[in-house]
Amino acid sequence: MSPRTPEQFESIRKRKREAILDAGLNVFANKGFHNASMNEVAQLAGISKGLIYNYFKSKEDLLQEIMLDGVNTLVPFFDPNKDGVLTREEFIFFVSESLDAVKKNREFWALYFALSLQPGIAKLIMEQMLKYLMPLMLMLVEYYKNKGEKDPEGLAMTAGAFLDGITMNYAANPEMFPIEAAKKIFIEKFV
Amino acid sequence: MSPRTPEQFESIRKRKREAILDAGLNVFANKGFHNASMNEVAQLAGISKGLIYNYFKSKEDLLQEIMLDGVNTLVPFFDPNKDGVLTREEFIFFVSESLDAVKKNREFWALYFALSLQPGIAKLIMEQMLKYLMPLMLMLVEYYKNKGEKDPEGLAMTAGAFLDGITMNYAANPEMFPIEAAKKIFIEKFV
Amino acid sequence: MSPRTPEQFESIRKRKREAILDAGLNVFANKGFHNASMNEVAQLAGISKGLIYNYFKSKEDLLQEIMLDGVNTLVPFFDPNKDGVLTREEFIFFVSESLDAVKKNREFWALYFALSLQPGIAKLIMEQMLKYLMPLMLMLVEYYKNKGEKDPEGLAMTAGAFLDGITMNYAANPEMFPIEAAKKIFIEKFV
Amino acid sequence: MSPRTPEQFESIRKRKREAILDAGLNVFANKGFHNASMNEVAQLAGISKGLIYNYFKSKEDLLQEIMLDGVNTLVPFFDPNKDGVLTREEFIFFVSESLDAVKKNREFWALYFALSLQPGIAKLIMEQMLKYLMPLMLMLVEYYKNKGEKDPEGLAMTAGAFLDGITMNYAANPEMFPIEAAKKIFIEKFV
DNA sequence: CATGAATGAGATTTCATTCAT
DNA sequence: TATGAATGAAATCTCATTCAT
Repeated sequence: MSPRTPEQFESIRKRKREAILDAGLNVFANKGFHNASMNEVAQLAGISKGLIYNYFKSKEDLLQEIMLDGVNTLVPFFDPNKDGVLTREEFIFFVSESLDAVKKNREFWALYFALSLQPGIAKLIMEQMLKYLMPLMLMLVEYYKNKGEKDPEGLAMTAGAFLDGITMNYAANPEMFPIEAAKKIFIEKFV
Repeated sequence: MSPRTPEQFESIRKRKREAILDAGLNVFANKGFHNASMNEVAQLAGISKGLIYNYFKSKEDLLQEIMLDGVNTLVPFFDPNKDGVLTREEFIFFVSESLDAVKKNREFWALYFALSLQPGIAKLIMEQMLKYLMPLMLMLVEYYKNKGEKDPEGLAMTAGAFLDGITMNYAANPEMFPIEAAKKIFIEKFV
Repeated sequence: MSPRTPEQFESIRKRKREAILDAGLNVFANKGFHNASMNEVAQLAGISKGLIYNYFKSKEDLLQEIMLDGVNTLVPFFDPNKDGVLTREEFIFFVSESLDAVKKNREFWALYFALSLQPGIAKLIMEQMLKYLMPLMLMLVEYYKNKGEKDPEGLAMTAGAFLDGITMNYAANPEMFPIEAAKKIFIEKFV
Repeated sequence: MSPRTPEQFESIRKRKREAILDAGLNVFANKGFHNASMNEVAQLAGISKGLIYNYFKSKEDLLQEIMLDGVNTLVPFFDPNKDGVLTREEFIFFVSESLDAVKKNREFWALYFALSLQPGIAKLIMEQMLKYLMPLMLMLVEYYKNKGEKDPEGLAMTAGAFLDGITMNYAANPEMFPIEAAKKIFIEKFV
């Protein structure tokens, strides 16, 4: 065999890393971080236990990277057009797109909510999520303020809680929960 | 000396059982079931590890009993007046009371949502919760049907998701989340 | 109530002690000494765990006393008429009576053989059994020597092993094993 | 460095597995299954406690495999020439060989008899032993029937008990028990 | 004398992580 | 780079024994 080029190595590493991240997300989301074993992750990723430690420092590190990855895929929705103002259309777009994203990312959200209820495991990630969500929240407050609402802060946080509720219900029960209906209702009542 | 009377034993058992349940709820809710150790539960309850097993068959059994206890304190809200029909006043009463209850039961709800995202641990409890929630959901569907809503089922489930979102946000972050504002908004928009 | 006389106390103690010994034999024989718990013994004896320690120093002590008791019920067979010589009739009597005794003492023998295969637990008892069995064995050697057998020692030990085999098979399987047939055959071939 | 080849892994596993089985047989036979700890087994095998569970599911599983291994080494004696009929020579051969085997397998037999007196632990193995022994027993019944014996079943079971007695005595006391003499006597009187 | 709650030592088992190859 | 055998710490659970009443 001819020796592989550095680029090939790079590409192999990248693919394998991703396989581990995928497997980790799947296993952690469905069994719970502490209840899942690195063995299961390795088996699902189709590699050996030891190799995971070639790519990630520890189980916790793997979790952090999984979450980071998940958060990053959400960035586009978090930051529509940069002008700092949320129009009605942008709000609708954001809600629509981000709830669509939940469908493709069910496992990420199941893991996210589970972790958010048990601080201490992935505090860093939670704080990073907040960094993304806070500007959105502020824009939402502005949005409601402009609409003349009396308690724009309360309304904004409540709308956020509503979206959480929809997301969580769908993540926990994708076959049963009518996410499209929920989306429509949210837009009707909160946009 | 004469031995303790059966009443004394019973009283000891009852108090200690409750102490263990309390400690268990606290530890499981804040650290997560699998991440929490029986040692921690014992220490918080002020007893030895071994004694827990005098009161509960296993860690899972302790969890089941904690959840059962929590569910049982909710029964009054689940079943307002038995006539099978939800009036506007009853709906408001239910929402108001049950969100008030969350404040006194923050830990229970944190645990409940964490478990609901990882079935397989407390499946039985989840099914029992469903048994209570299902009639409520059906009454809610009737309620919306009577109001002439087009998609009463979707609306009912979405309202449920909203309440979940509020509860979960409060459970995860009691100092920050404006639960009273959220309550008012929910009633405004969904009752 | 009038206070009990010392004799009554004595009699109560004796009965209770016996109940514990019986329960212990039953539990130890059927579950194995190390696999049985003092709790089970107490429950079968109809008393509390703590009370056992009023009668016996420890679990091992209880075992020793159980075995001692069992051995003592066998004494009559071990020592027919004291003249140090075993006649044919005495031999037959001994075999017949001691195999009959097995029927009434199945549990003792099950325990005895189990322990004899794992020295270290009840070494003292085993040694005491030997003290009883050794003279018998010597008389048996004499018996065979008088009959003109070439290897009386080997024959005596082999006869002993045969009796052990019969006893053990019956103890392990009282419904299936034809102990009467075995008795007859033993007498035919070894007396 | 290149990783070990599958053959190397297999060889390691095979050797280590056998070491654990050996250590387990030794410890279980001499201390009793319930009295022996996995720690002792690990120490005798020269490995860590945890590693045993890489090779065996549980302590009970280890016992099952030990017994299975032991039973399998006996298969040759259980089934001399397949024609279903036991000749005098075959009988002698069987007795002679199987008692010789006891010498090499003392620990297995000690464990076997101890377990047979406490069913429930290794019921499966006991039943498997029966599967091997039953045909032998039936052939033995035929054998005695052909010799014109009046109670061939009783005689066969008694002969079996005799062999058990010899085996057990030797297993419990290999230095003292005259197994060769016993073998000769058995053949004399039961073949 | 009698109870059973309580302890604490030790057993089995799991699993993240390391390491020889 | 890749494997999986191996470790060791920690978790769950059991139980003989003690002790307050």
